[in-house]
Amino acid sequence: MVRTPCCKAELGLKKGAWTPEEDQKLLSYLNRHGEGGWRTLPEKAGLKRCGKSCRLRWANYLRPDIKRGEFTEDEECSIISLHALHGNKWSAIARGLPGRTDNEIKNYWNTHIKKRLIKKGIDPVTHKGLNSGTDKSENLPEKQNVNQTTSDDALDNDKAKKNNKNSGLSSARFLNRVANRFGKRINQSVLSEIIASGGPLATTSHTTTTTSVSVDSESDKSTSSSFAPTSNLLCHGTVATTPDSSNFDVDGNLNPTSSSSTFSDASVNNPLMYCDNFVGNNNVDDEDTIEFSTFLNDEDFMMLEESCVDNTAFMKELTRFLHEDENDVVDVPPVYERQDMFDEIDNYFG
DNA sequence: AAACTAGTCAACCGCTAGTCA
DNA sequence: GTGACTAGCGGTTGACTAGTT
Repeated sequence: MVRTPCCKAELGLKKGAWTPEEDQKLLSYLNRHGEGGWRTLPEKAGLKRCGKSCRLRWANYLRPDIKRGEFTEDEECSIISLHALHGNKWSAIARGLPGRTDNEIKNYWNTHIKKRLIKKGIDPVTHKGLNSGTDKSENLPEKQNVNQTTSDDALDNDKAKKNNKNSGLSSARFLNRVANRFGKRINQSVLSEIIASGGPLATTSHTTTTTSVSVDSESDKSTSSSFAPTSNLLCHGTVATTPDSSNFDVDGNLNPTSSSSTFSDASVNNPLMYCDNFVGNNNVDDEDTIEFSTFLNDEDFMMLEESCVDNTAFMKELTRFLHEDENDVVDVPPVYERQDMFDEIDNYFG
């Protein structure tokens, strides 16, 4: 099949930056006629641009719902966790960040986040430590040293401190507790409700103030905008380790992962926020390191994440736990003692 | 002050997938 | 079934800006 050219180049169509006049023409046309018909739009709107260019200008810049300005820390956190799940599927990531375009996120990833992860010794592709496993030092910029402390690092740490209101609690320990609590205190009925709900698409009308859950098609939950609040709830942070039951060693102990995780319950309007510095705490050797994903496979973990978003009971329980934990009144046995419980949970997903 | 360099981001390009006649 | 058309995606480019020499 001969591919038809997208633009009639011979007509001397304009390229490059858009002028305010062009924007105005496009806007007024779209206001009158709505989106669509991009191929014929330029001519009708009196623009010497190709339809593709018009669509892009609208999608990335002129659309009224576009949020501009700096990315917030929550958004940044969301991008990282969503990237861990979707990879370079920018449109899928963008669905989880209302008001942000795929292009903007892609640019932000490439210019900010990626570099910071690399600087911290985290592979932005695998989200694992660059130093762990195979030698991936080639991914590091020549002049950069993973361990060096720069002003940028200091900035990151400051930001993390601002977010981490309970700095005495490491993310590893915290997640260990949550994992235990999850198995011990969230009763099976609640859990089954979460699972049976099939995710936020079919659950209660519980809404959050931080994000709105809109319903996409049923077909692609992983990329639907319903994922949006997830990052506020269960943020993997830098972690994209493929969960695997083999994380239990022969003694039934959980093998530590290299996670430094972020956990925020902003979605329940609670200022309490556990958010380790996702880039500043690559404590690979932390014995206590564990996370939900350790005992759930990737798909199940995502499902749980999505489901939890709209499950008020779970959120309340979790919030209560966070408060108790903040006051250090939670007594949690080592996680390996609860493997039976995890097996039970696994059965629900089985 | 000028030249150079690096970072940022809007826009472009090439491609694929879906739809429809 | 085929081909034209359209929308959308991800990678790349290049103009612009800020910082440095």
